[in-house]
Amino acid sequence: MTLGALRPSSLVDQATGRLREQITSGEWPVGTKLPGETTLAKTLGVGRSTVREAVRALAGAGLVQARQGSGVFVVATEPVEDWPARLRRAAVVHVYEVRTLVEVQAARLAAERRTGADVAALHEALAARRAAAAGDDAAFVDADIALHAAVVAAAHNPVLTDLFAEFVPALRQGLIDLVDLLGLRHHDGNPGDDSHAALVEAVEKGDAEAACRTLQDELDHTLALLREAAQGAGA
Amino acid sequence: MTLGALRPSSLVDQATGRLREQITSGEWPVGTKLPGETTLAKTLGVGRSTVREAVRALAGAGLVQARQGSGVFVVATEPVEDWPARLRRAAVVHVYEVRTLVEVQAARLAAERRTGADVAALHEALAARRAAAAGDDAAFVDADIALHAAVVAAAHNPVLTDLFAEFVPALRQGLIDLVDLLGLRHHDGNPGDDSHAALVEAVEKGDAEAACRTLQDELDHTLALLREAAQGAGA
DNA sequence: CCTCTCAGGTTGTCTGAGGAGCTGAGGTGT
DNA sequence: ACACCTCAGCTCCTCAGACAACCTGAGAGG
Repeated sequence: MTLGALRPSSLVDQATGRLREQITSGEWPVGTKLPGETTLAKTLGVGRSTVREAVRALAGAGLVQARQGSGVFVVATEPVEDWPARLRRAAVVHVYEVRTLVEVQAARLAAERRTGADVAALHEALAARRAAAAGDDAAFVDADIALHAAVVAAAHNPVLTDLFAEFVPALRQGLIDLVDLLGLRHHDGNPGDDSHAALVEAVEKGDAEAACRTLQDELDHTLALLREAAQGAGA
Repeated sequence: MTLGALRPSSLVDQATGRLREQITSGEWPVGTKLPGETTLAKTLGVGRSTVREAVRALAGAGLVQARQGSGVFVVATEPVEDWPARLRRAAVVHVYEVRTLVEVQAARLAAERRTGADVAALHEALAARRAAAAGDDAAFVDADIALHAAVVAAAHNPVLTDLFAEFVPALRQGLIDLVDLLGLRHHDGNPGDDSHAALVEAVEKGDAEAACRTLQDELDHTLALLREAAQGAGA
């Protein structure tokens, strides 16, 4: 009395499984053109619509992509890559290094492309960061990240924006730990305010080089602190 | 000349988008029972099979789950962080811009940190790229990407390496389309060989500035070609 | 009160038809 | 010899209709 496992699953699910297996096993590497609908229907022993729905399911999972008139092609062999988990596992220094690298160039684009709305958002974020300087560490870090996110957004590249968003959780935790560990805020209630103001100004004036340099200096400084902290923790 | 992602097309894709929006926007929280297929077909103005395929696509992405006899239910409101799919949807120009930005800085780090093994791998990849210049477009693009991946690997930052790997599929398709579209290889069997050789040499000598500059120039050139292609496709 | 039956609604599957788009072969003109 | 055009054949896309399998809830019967 298996109570439910009698029917393996719907035909569509079975077909999806068969196709997925062909892909993940490496039988059909990336770039492979799948057999046509009618052919698949015959070989799998199901109707055409069933095959179509199975293919749609794989397309939804990001494994294949259909091109009208050409065929269905394999575009990936793994369902999903878990970036958040990977970033969580990675060393903070490595994450921060990549973040620096991405964001400095984003600042350059931002200086070249910022609109009036972007400038307004930047000033608002800068004011918010100053206001949050009086709050707790987490709030201050959030406001800081929001300002940096506004800079990235001003670059007007959705891929870049998404990429930065991906880094935010890991960044947030790392920065909170850092601020807490070094007790930065004890010596200076609003660390980096000058450089952040300079950054906003550079973006506003469209001075790409200054924006780059200012941000690079600031992030390098933080990166150095992170390395020290890592050293200290290791020793 | 599909060239990536400027097609709104496909009724199924549109329907999928409409439904996905309802879910991700919070309009239909987890547990919601979707309207019946016939109802959805009427309200969306499409056939029932189209609705079914759209639902299958969402099921493949893990957003909904269909139960025969009962209905279709929302089981998640976020499509799982799916970078590959996001990159596939994004405009090629945006993807390539971010790639440029990341890789140029990676080249700088590579020049500062490369080991003997890295240099050997670079020379090997360069030779492979030359060998592949005689092959078909896909093989040449693969060899080209492998060389660039070797440069990124020499930066010795795992996050950076993973990030670049994430871009490879989207990059590969975009470059194949570009090479095919412009018929680059017809005029020059091995385009960019000089600059690639210069890049490898700069990394080998530890000249970060030269590595940066060389790579930036090359990628800017390709990016300009992509923009032209996009213009041509748009007009 | 519990159980059984059944009607209505839902998803699952198949088939046939026509439309739209891509690809490669073959012909045509220069 | 080369470039261009045409077109047949293939592919996916969409629809409509039909029937099967299944779940749910209301109502009859015990």
